[in-house]
Parts: sequence; C-alpha cells; structure tokens
Amino acid sequence: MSKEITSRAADYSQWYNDLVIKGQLADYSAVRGCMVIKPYGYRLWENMQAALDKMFKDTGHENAYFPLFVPKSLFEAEEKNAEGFAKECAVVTHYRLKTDPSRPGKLMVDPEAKLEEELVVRPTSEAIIWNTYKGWIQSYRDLPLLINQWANVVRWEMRTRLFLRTAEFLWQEGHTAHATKQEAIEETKRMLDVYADFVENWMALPVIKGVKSANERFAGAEDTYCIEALMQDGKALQAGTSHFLGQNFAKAFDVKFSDKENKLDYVWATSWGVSTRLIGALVMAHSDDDGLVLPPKIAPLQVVIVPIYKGDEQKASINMKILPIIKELKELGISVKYDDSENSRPGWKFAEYEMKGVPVRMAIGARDLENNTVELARRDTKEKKTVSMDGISLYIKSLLEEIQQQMYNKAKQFREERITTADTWDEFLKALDEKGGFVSAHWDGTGETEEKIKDMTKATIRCIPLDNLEEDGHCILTGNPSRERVLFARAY
RNA sequence: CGGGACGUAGCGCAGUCCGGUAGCGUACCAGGCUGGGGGUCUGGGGGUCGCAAGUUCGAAUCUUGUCGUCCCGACCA
Repeated sequence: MSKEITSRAADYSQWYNDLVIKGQLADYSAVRGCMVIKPYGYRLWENMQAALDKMFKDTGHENAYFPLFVPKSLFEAEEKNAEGFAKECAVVTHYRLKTDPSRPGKLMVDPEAKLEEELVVRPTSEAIIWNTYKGWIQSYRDLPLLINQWANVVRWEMRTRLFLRTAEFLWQEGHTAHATKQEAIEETKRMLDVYADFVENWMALPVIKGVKSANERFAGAEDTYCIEALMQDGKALQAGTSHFLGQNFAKAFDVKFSDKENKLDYVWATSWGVSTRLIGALVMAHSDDDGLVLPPKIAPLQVVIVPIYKGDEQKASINMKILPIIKELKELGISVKYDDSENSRPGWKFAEYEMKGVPVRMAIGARDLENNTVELARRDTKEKKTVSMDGISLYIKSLLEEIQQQMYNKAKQFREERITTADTWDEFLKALDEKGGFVSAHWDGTGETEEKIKDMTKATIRCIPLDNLEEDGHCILTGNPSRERVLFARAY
C-alpha cells in the first residue's frame, strides 16, 4: 500500500472509532480486544435482534441456548472445523484461584485445580450443538430440527476493531438438521434470503448474495453462502453467512435417523449467523462527518423533540402543544424523546442528537406557537423544513419511511458506481486502487490463483454472485479459461 | 509477533529537547444573565504526571526496565 492509502486508511479508522465512541454505541473496555456496548448501542442491537428474531420464527425456527464451554474432545471431533478455529481459541484450563503466598492480598491460579479436560470457549457452537442433536434425533419425524441461539462467542483475534472484529462478540447462530440434502440446501438459501432481506430493508444497506470460493469457505462447510456489503471507503464487508454443512457434522457426531423405509442415514446440516459486526457495517456505510446516520426502522430513537423557550411560561405553552403530539407519535409506534432538560441548550442538543444519528428532529419555539408550526430536520440530508402542526404525526411517519428508502437508495447508488468490470490485469489494478469497491473479473477457479491475487493486491474473492450469468472469458491473472465472473474486493 | 506513535484531572491536550515540586481547553459544582445551531460572566472542586528501579540536593522531564493503548503489517469465515 502506498503511504497515501495507508494514511487514508488510518484516517478512516480514526473517523470510524470516533463515530462509534462519540455516537454512544460502544467503548473500549479494560479487557484487551473486547468492547463495552453502551445502552444506546445495545438498544440498536435489541431492535436488530427483534426484527431478525421475528423473521427466524416466521420461517419456523425456535430459540434455545447451549453452553459457553466446549470440552476439547468434542471441539476437535469435526477436524476441519476444529483446525480452522484452533488458532483463535480461548481455553479454560483451571477452575480455582487461591491466595498467593508470595504476594499478600493477591491471587494466583491454583495448580491443584487443573481441569482433567480443557474447555474451549466457543468460537462457534457446531460442536456442542451437534453433540446434543445426537440425542434429539432418531427418526425422520424429528426432522427438520430448526434451532437458533442468541449468544456470545470468543475468537482471540490478534488485532481487533470496535464491532468489526472483537475478541468477544454477540451474535445469533442457527443450526438446523434435515432429512435430505435438497432440503438443507434450501434452508441455507432461505436463511441467506432472510439476511439479505433484513440488511437491505431494515439496515438500508444493499448486499450482494453469493457463494464463497473454497479458500474463503467456513471450516467444515460444503458451501458457504454470504451477503457482501460495501463501505464508504470502498472496502467490502461480509455482513452474514449461511453454510451448507453437508453430512460433515452428522458424521463427526454420529447423528443418524431412520427414514420412512427404516433405512439409517446421516442428517444434513446448515448453520448461519450474523453478529454485532452488522452495527459496524451500519456505521461505516451510512455515517457522515457530523456523526452517525441510523436507518429509522432500527434506530434506538426515531424522533427527538427539542423545545426552545424563555422562562417557565413559554415552556408550559410548548408543553401544552407538544404533549398531545408525543402521544400521537407513540400511538403510531414511533419512538420519541422529548428533551426538555435544562442541562444543555438547544444548539448543543441538536449537535448531540446528530452525533447519535437520530433520524428526525423536531424543534418547537415561540415562533412556532404563533404560527402553529414546528421545524423538522432530517438527519440523512440535514434538510430543515418548517411544517404545520396539523397532521404532524402522520407527516413524520411518512417522513421516516422516506428517510429509510432514501438511505437505501443512496447506499445502493454508491455501490453501483463502484462495481467495475475488468478484463485485463491493468484494469483490475486500476479499479482497485483508484475506485475501490467490487471488481467483476474472470478467475480460473483455482485456490492458487486466488492466493496469488491476494498477495499481490490484498483483494480477495468476496463471492461468486448467485445471479451470475455464464460468460466465457480468461482469468485476469493466468489467462486460463473461465466460465463466469467473480467479485473481487479489498475487505474488512 | 514485527514497525510506528502515545500513556500528565472524566475527556482532549501542552509542558519533556535544556531537571526546580504541574498547566490549558472542555466537562463537573454554586449562582447570575441567557435560550431558533455546541452561549456568557463570576466563584469553586478535582491530578503522588501508567508502574518500578536508578542518577540527582531535587525527576512529569534524564537512564534502564516493565505494563498498557492506538495505528500500520502478519493473522482472521
């Protein structure tokens, strides 16, 4: 990377960190590589959870919870999966502390309390879950088994970034078992569609659905489907994955069922997950220099009302006008905060709520009382408008919908402008360096070529789009024949 | 684990080169004038300068060690 690009990347990192921290979403914690999600950020996550959870239930899934710890022997049962995660596992080896004789008042690990078998802190839960499924599945009548869990996982990454890659993170992981391969593949794709639907329609972030190359595939999967989003610095971000696991885990954990003909077979599996990383995606994709810009459908707070007044008398008359409006807004299911605190002045409040990305701000003062108006400001465009108080609630409701749609359109346009078709190596490099974003190019299908391209450019194959057209061409690097284009990008 | 930067009041920083017992902005507390984009005035509280050892009459400042954080790499579905 050139010096300029390096420093630009550093600036972008700084911009991103500031947004997360000043936007009140999260903070660094005392634990290296971990973060504290603050109440405002957690409300955002709760809103995302609620929408996703409903979608999971609408597609027939149920929630359950499995242990945080995975005995090492279980963890290593599916070898590819274990190998893929081995380098980033936190491991519990002892179960007791004792006072340290050499340091008064301090504690040490009690060497007498060594566990007979180490416990791996789950980096993902396939192992413990499939070990459990073994006891739950005997017959085709037990299938499909459609379970989701909301949990935390730990992956001891060398380098971390708020939300995008932390040592511990929150997510959901779905784990399903099916009688046929066909049904499992359908489930894999169905959940990919659920994710795409959620990210596009709730987070206002367009995604590309595709399948991963072998190099990028989930450890232990037959196929990894993914949704890829584009950030404002031109780098791609994997927003969610859905894996077709074949019979790998069923075989590793000996999960068999009797079909209608009483024949024994291994079940077919899927797993799928999205995490708090989505919050990072949200921040990177929509925010501007004034702070966060949150899509109305998941914003912790959709409308903030700031009164502007001199003295108690004016305040009282504003209250009289505003309280019924607040009631109306709430009845329409809109979350609203009336910030009449005396601690800070209107200008300060404006800036504060902009930083936090509240989609709509309503200001009301003496001038408005005379004219029966309020001032509405929308966060995404920073446009301000004075509108009549009559029918204001319905007006705001439609404004929120408009903001949601416009945020999506803007992000989509941004992405469309950054999908480049490259037919030569020069075009490929030029697109990556000057424009960023996705580069659609032919590839000879080998892992070696993919690896070489990664070494030379830092770009990886983000996915092979599901809606790809067949097209004869030649690999961008080797010139070998290719039948379809894949999407390359530098990624988070 | 390599390269770089940095640890001084809740937060952001100056002071370190050239040693003399700690300062600015902001936030906080009390009160006044204010109030349509981060107001203003007055008064006040808060820091053993990351930690440890050394040099010195004297260390935020010099030396050595150590711990930690961030950025860039390596690593990462």
